[in-house]
Amino acid sequence: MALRESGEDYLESIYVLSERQGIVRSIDVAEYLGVTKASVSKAMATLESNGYVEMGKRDVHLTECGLEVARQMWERHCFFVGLLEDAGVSAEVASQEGCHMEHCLSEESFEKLRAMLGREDVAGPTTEA
Amino acid sequence: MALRESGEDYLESIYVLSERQGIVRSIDVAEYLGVTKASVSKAMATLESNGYVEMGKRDVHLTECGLEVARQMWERHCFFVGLLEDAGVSAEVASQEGCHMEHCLSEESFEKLRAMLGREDVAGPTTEA
DNA sequence: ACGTTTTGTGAAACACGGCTAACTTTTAGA
DNA sequence: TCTAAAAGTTAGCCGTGTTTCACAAAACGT
Repeated sequence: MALRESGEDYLESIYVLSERQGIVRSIDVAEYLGVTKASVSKAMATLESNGYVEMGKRDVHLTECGLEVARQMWERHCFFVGLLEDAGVSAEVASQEGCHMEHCLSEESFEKLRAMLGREDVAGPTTEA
Repeated sequence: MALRESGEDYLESIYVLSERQGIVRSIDVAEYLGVTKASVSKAMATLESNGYVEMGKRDVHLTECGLEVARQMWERHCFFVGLLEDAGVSAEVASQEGCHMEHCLSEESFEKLRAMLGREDVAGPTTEA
C-alpha cells in the first residue's frame, strides 16, 4: 500500500544486497543508493510500519510482501537495462535510466510489454554491479 | 534550466492544448492535468522566470525554448503510448503510464531506443484525447 | 452598467524525501 | 577491557509540488 518510487528503490536494494552478501545493514543500503544513513533510517521506519521490512538489531530484511515487490522491481530493472543496452546505451547510463523506468508501469502493462518485445529472462541480482 | 518532471508536463500540456484550441489559459492546463489552478499559477511563475513560457493578460504561451521541450516530450509520449498500445495495453492506461515513461530517458537514449524499436512517427497532438 | 460567474493570484499548510548535525549504541582493535 | 571507530537514530531544516481558502480581477449576460 502507498509504496512510492523511493520505497521501491529501497526494497530493491535490500533484495540485491541480500543476494549478494546475506545480511544487509542500513549502511549498506545507504552506500548502494548513495543516500545518507539518516535517510535510510527514516525510510526503513516507514517501510517497517507498512509491513515491507523487518528490522533486527543490526540488520534489515524483507517480509514476504516486501520480497515480492523487490523481486518485481529487480526483474523490471533488468528488463529495461537490457533493452537499453541492446539499443546501444552504455551500461552505466542504462542502469541509471532503467532505475526510473521500472517504476512507471503497472504489473499488467509490464507483462504485456515484455511479451511483445519477447526478451529472455535475465540472470539474478548477483550479476549486476 | 533545472526542468523537473512536473515542469515538463506543464509545457507538454500547453503545447497539446494550443494545437487543439489555439489560446491556452491557466484553467485549461489545470483541467487537462487534473491539478488546481493555484498549482498552475505557481508553476507558470516558475516556468516564466526560467524562460519557458510567457504569460499574457489571460493566456499562456510557450517560448521557443519551451516549445522545443514540449515537442520533445510529446514525441516521447506518443512513442511510449503507441508502444504500450501495440503491446495490448488499453489506450487510457497507456496514456497514463506513458506520461511517466516519457521523463525517464535522456535524449540520446531515447533516440537509440526508438531507432532499435523502429517505430514510425506518429501524428500530431490533435489526435490524442 | 451592474452584478454574477469565471479565472487568476497569494498566503499558509502539508506530504515527501532528501540533508546535516548531534547524539546513542554497537562493534571491534590494542 | 576500554576506548575509538562505525553504525543507527532523532531532530530540525530545505526544496518541490501539491492543496485549500480567501481574495482580486476580468468576462459576460441581461
